[in-house]
Amino acid sequence: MKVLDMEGSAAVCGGSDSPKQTQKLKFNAESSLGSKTMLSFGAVGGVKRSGNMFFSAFDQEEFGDEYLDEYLNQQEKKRRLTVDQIQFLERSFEEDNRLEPDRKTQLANELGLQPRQIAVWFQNRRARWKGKQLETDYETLHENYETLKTDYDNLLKENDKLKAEVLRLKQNNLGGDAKKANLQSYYSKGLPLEANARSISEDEESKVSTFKNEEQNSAKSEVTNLDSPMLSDGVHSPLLESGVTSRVVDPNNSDSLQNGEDNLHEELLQPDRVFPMIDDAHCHQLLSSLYYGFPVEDHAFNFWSH
DNA sequence: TTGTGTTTTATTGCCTCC
DNA sequence: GGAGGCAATAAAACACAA
Repeated sequence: MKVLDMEGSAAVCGGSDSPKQTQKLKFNAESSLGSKTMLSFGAVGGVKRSGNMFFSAFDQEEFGDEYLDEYLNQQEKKRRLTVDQIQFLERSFEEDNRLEPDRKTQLANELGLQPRQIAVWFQNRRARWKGKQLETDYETLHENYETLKTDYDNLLKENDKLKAEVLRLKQNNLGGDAKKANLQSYYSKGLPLEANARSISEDEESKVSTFKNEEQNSAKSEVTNLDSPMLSDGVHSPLLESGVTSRVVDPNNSDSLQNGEDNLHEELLQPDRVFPMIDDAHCHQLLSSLYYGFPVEDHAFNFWSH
């Protein structure tokens, strides 16, 4: 059964009794011809529907009644909008993708379409826009995820490298007397390492330099702070306080690290420089702070204690 | 020409808001 | 309860390879 809704568009009714469907079953006096109302679509507003086979055919007088009857009896076909109509609707959609009743009527008049067709077009257009939006949102999120994953993987690699280094140092008896004595010697006297001992790597040296540099600065400004971690000689140690590891691996601090190292080298060359002595326990603390940023007592695996 | 996949137009049913 | 929006879906129109 073919029926017309209030706006004149045809619909095939399956017998639904929903409120909306009930409304669509209301006929006016002119709608009893069904598809004939459709014929009036092209005349609304006087817009020529070029490219529309239906209307271009029936615009011509020479078509006889048999064609009209055939047309009126056939079920309505969908007709695509013209390029001009679509462009017009697209521009309107860009201005506002919502359709106020007045705007709908105006567009319908200008394009020679039924208001219902305008509403349907906007509805479908919003659906397409939403799908596209979901696509772009997904791509953005995916890119962010990939960036974060790369960062995370790099951190894992860095972490593995540090763990391997710790293991290697442990295997080389870093916690043993030779290494500790070596480090203590380096720290307290500023002497070069023994040739038969494993050389302190540049990285380790840099950490020691950072520590030394910060120690020097802190000693000047915070020597009265009794709550801060202290070395045995009473010199404040920001290294033990805040954890040097994060600063050491932070690329943003590379300049300060380099400066610290240069300062230490200059300082070590001073003939009258007096270095504090550290005992065995503080040597442990120093080593643990270099690699973990907190005292050795807090480590999950305290390999120096074995 | 035809089969098939995609796009567009339109309908249906449900929901929310006033 | 009516109006309008949305998701799901139908079906016609279209594109295109074989």
